[in-house]
Amino acid sequence: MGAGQGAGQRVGDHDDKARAATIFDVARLAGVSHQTVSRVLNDLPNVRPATRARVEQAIKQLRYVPSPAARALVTRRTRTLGLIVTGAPDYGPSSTALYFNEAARDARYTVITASMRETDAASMRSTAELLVRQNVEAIVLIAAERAALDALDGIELGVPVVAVASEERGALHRVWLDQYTGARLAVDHLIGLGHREIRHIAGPSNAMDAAERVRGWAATLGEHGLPAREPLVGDWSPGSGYMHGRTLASDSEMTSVFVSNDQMALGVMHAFAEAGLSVPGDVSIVGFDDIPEAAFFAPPLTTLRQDFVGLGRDAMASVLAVLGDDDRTPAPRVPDLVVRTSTAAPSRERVTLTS
Amino acid sequence: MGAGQGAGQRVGDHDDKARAATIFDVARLAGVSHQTVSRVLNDLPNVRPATRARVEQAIKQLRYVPSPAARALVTRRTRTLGLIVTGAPDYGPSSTALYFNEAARDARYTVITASMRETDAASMRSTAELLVRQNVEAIVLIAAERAALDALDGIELGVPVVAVASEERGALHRVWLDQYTGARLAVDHLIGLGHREIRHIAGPSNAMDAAERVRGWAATLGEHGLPAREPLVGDWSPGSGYMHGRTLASDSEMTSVFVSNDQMALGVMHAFAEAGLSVPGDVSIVGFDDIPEAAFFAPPLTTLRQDFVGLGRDAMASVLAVLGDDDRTPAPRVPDLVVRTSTAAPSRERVTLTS
DNA sequence: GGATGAGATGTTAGCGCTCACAGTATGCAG
DNA sequence: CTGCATACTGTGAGCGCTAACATCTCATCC
Repeated sequence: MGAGQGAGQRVGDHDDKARAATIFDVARLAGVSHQTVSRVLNDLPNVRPATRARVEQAIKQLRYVPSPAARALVTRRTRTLGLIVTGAPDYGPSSTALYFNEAARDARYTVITASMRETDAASMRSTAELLVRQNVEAIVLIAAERAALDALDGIELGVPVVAVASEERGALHRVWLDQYTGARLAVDHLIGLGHREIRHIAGPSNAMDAAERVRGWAATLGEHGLPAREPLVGDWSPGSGYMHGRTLASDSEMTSVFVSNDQMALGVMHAFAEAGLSVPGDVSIVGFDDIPEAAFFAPPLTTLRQDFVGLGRDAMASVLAVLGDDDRTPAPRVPDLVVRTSTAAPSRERVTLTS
Repeated sequence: MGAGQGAGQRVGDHDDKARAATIFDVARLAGVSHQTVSRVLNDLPNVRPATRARVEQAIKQLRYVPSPAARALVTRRTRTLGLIVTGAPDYGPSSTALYFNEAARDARYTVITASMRETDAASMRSTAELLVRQNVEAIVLIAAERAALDALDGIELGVPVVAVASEERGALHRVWLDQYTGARLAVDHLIGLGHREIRHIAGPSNAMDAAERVRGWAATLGEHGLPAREPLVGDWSPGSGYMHGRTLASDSEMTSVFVSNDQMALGVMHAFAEAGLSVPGDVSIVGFDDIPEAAFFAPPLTTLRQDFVGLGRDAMASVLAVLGDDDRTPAPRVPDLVVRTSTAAPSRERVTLTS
């Protein structure tokens, strides 16, 4: 009587079936107390097998599923993670996000995703706070731009942040792929083939991966006493690669280009083809990422394969570590050099010109 | 005394700061009842401006944020949506997911994402149930494969499902891009240029988009009295395009190919280049999707641009419509033909051979 | 001046679950 | 057959919030 005017008509009941079963319904059907049902639900000991079976039968019969809201309310744990992915739907971040998502599901965590194209500090913070307000237990940030990282560094969110990023930041945990060594591999490959004039087309200056690749490129050249001419700065897009490719095409000393990603490498190839330069006859090109298309460029692109699958899993492993106060960082994975046909020894005549 | 032994030490307090403020803390500080705070929170009327201000001040001061769990428990509304994305991290689905995510956030909904590579019925169902268990109010499915759609059709989830898919299914709501008309546009373009022998490389037979494109291709050819030779069936990858490209290269009658996506078109181009066929000199090629790389293929690819931004928004609009029992489906968007240089009039000699 | 009523605010009862603790049954020593 | 540990199982409270209703305040009118 006092307990509400009858059955269960209420707001938001746009499906006809009655209110879902609760733990008490299960308890009643199984002839036990709700607490025993809870024990079965949480796999706690001290439940007689026969009782457990009866409860499980009742659960099945009533198609009972526990309410995550009620559970979260009392336990203060949501088993929910926030994922912020910035930038365009590019191959790298998309893959990382996908595999992270799978790894999280395997670990029985739910992921709330926030995709964002803007990475200004205000947007980043309000998005992070939005996630915190959802009581996520940790935030994973997949960000290419330095600004996205900075925006979340220093502010007190109340939950740990795991950044998938190529740079270190004070308060943030981090997983990353070793861009620096990857770039070294690229340059070593070209040097091994006999190239001495190795240009670089970099990613945007606000991209951390791009900076690491520049660093690896410059360091390797330096160690070999080779000139590191000013890198051309692109924006990851094929279009910017094309633009810089046109510039480079008129540089008669250059025999090879290390391009900071495969998409720009495509643009470079296109520019070279237009200019009548043959790849790898006149110029060798190395990309970065190994996107699925790279093997079918004209010619197939030598590039560095990144292990995004592993990266996604590392991110989840790191979350688990942080949440368990078990703070060890997985070692960064090093990209694999995939040699295809866009690289070869420099042509006789260009080498002569240079030396 | 009876009311708990003192302060608030409890499980899961692994951050040093005390338990977060509740509505009661705010009420006490503002000198009102918790109910008044709740009214302010939910923007209900009948609160004196002065009181409202005092409460807002207290909220700010305590950095209070309402608990979504508690709110969900009592209102039975979570403002949460489930998103299932199947398949590889391809450009189309990734973009759609991204823009859907943004649209959802704009509508103040939270999105729980489940990425999955497997689309067998069992996985699909258990994933959908996982989302339902999180009390999502609706599920959005971005699926290329028919199987993914079928797996969710017919089963009673208790929440509406909006499928981003090219085929209709009984119980599912749907948004889609008009693949059929897009394919017609592609073929019309080729016919307009004078091609009479227009081959097709299709996507995998389990892909709904692929089937629609085949349908559009065949219908258009039929209306013009042109032969529709058996399509070659790829798997969306550049590799499969390459394989079929090699086959087609030896077909001396064919003057043009409509390829079901840009990635395969890339493979085809690669095969043609190897075989010494010039594009568009010997053969014209039309792709589908307009991925960012397409403009920089060798040669730049004529293709159909799909409005994934709009599609993502349509998906969210449809969710809102369904949730508000306002069941109107947005009209499907038609892809735009983007003419680049991979298409031209057929060469004299090939035409002659054919006729 | 007291009835009237609208606006503002407070009180109480849950939502469905877990936690802490209080029971009740069972086994076996003494 | 008592005593007491060791299974099991039950009871009550309360997590933080909103819904429903109760109460209180004051201007307005007859």
